[in-house]
Amino acid sequence: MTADLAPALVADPAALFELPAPLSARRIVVAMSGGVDSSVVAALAARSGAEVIGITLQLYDSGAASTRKGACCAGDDIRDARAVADRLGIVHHVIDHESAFRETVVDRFADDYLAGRTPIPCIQCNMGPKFTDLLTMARELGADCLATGHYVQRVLGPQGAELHRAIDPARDQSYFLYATTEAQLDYLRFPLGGLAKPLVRQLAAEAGLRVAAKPDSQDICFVPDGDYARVVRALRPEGVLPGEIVHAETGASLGSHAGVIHFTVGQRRGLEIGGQPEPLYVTAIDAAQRQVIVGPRRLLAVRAARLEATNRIGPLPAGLALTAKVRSLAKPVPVQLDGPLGDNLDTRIRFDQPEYGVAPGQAAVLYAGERVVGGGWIAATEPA
RNA sequence: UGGGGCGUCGCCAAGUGGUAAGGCAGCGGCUUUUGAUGCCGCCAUUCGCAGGUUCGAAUCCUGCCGCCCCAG
Repeated sequence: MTADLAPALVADPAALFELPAPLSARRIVVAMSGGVDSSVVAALAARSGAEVIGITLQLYDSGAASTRKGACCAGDDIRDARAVADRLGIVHHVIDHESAFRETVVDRFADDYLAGRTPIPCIQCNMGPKFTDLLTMARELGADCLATGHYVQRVLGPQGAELHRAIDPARDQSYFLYATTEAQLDYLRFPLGGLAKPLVRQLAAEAGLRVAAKPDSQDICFVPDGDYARVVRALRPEGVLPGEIVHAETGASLGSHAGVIHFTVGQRRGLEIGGQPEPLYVTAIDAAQRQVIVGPRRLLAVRAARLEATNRIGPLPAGLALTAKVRSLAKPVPVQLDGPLGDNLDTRIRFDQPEYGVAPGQAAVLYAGERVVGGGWIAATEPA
């Protein structure tokens, strides 16, 4: 799609970082996770002529995940990041950030589940460790910007930097970055937002980086094998208690479950309730009563959602239709904004068409076309 | 005990002589930098048990076992 655009950008690494010339007088800090993407950012930065410092945050116990593929920020990934930095000839720091990561991301992750919500640790991680802590470090190092490997575009608009979806729609990570503040965005750079993934891998290979063929990260980085419930159980053993599975309409008890943490609104599998004429989905979770409420798919329909702790990036578009993404893999759907946006305020969005599987704890991200206008945490929903 | 009904995959359930639908659940895979959804695939050589009739039965007959309802 952008076969002609991408190479042109790559041919001018300096332009990718949007810094005033001369680049030789600039200092760039690159957040290096140990994966392909951030490694390529480091390579591009090194090629730009600026002074480059790579920083890797060690986020969690390196032992458990050291050999795991697709993780980041621990064990092998840190070694990979260091090897890439050595290869590029740039300075590289590894910062032990385990306790902070645990407090701001992992603990909250567990507590959200215990409260019956479905958290997105990746957004918390971007908000805290990456865009607050790491960004502060970059400033203290006198850097002109902090560059990351996120697939998202920073676009200079009439009123400052805007956040736009990545050129490659299949790679777009803007959903995970809606909480970025304007001040942070001013300082951040996302050189990969205009590139397609295959090209990034090609660049990694051309630069002789050992991570060129490394698998993409997926799943939650601090959950070793996808068994997130085990992590919650390990952190809050006393909080995981069994309870009833109750029908949303009849109130009938249909069975029991091993803990509210195993479920999320919209979930179908794992209920182990047979003999039904149609599938049952989790329609709500009542953590206080330890109940998982279930019902047929039509009961999943939601007409509005209350959002809390909202963030806004750039001005609200005048008269332009807003769309909202309620899950990372959902298509944005038309919505009406029913209240303020930003400044950590609560607000409400109404869906033009009923939306299914809207889970408290997830993020609702608002778009105006390709631009991220902001978003907030889903606190509650209203049945359609 | 007498009268009636029923026993088909973990659950619900078609099929009443021609060689076991479907749904739910479950399992596997695809997709995916959260959790889900979705999609694809798999899932009863066997119909409570034992005999019998028949070329052929889950379907007909006999007996037994079990469960349910009404009588008491």
